[in-house]
Amino acid sequence: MRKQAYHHGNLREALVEAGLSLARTGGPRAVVLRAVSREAGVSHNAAYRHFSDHEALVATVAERCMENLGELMTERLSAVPALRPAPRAVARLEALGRAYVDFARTEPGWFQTAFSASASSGDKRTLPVTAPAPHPYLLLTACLDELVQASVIPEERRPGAEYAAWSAVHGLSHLITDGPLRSLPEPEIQLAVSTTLSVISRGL
Amino acid sequence: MRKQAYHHGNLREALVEAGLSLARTGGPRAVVLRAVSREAGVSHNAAYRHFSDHEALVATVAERCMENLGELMTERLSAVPALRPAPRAVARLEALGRAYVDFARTEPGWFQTAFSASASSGDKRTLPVTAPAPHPYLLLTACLDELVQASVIPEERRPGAEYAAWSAVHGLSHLITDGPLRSLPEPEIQLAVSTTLSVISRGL
DNA sequence: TGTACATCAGTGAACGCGCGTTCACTGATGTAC
DNA sequence: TGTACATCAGTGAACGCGCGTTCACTGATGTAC
Repeated sequence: MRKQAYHHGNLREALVEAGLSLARTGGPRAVVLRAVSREAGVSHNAAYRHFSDHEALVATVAERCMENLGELMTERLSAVPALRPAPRAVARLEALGRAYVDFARTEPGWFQTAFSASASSGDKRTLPVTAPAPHPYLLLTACLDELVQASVIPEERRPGAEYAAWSAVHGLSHLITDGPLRSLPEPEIQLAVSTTLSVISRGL
Repeated sequence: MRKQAYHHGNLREALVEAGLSLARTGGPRAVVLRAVSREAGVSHNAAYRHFSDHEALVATVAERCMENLGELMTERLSAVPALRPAPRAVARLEALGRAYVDFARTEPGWFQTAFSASASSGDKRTLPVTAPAPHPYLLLTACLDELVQASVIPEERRPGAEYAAWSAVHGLSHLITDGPLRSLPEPEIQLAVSTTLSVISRGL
């Protein structure tokens, strides 16, 4: 921790952190430039020293949300026990799906922010200093490749499989988190999750 | 058409229509009370004669978007040729899925609005004067019941099936319309759509 | 080691904007007699 | 049929709000000599 006085030391990171905190509770719309600066304890135009404008700030926060999702998925993936190739690959795909849904349910604000439209534009002034967590999409495609290699999925069914798997899990997350299924009773939600996951693995 | 002068005649409907027009281009966030009134050619507080507040207006517009989706689905459903029960039920499920995705792609603003969070609250002052188009969810469950009756889906797999089917189609729509897959080239999108639909029907 | 000075990171005040909502109003409509 | 009047649907002005952005500034930092 550097001097707290005039020069903050690491305001950029502090702003992103504040943005994450606001997004966590209020989703992407809560990541307001003035509110973020307020949360970071800094005057509201200091942010312009670190981000070209409001959009760049939000985009950076959104990226971090996506990384958080990737982290949870990676964790869950590595927790899958070492079985023989075929059942292991199946278990890994399911773990990935469950991680996705769990993230959306426990951190709906971050989930929403990660997928808020203007994401992916990013800030031109960012230097990627540490390797970010792998993007969820890459984890999925790798997992599907495993399934092919373990002969669980016939090779001719591999093309497009990532779209189907992602769609199902993403739609489920969206419907029970944000959408019309958001007030379903818990056991019904469990049914929805398990049915969706098994339809995917059977369908592939 | 009544007198255009002072009393509008049917301002409520005109406001909803204006809201739909704005939502079509700009999504739910474009359904701004002042903008809607402007579009309807009326002073911006006239809306309070017909809606208790801004939220009620948006909710009504959102409901209409959902009805529009239901209408397209109904149309497509009735265009499925009369085959023998089993293949017909399968064809109807696919028609339903395609209608959903097509709606999202051709009317992204309406699609987004239909699923914008505060929907379903509705306006307390509304009298349901004409029977609305059947809700998409009902069309789906009916279709799945057909599949069970035609012995395409074993009865023990019926519970929860609607969640899996809806999730996949909804997630696909969201990803290619609003989400990270929004700038996929057209043939890749086609692949995503057909793969997802076939994974669902195979998985069920 | 000491000092002058350029650079940088923050401040405070102000801008213009569009929003939702409320107020007292006014013009049109329709009903009772 | 005519008229008085209550009711209703719209108007226009104003409110307070929080926003993103810009401006000229000032205090701290670090480097050249």
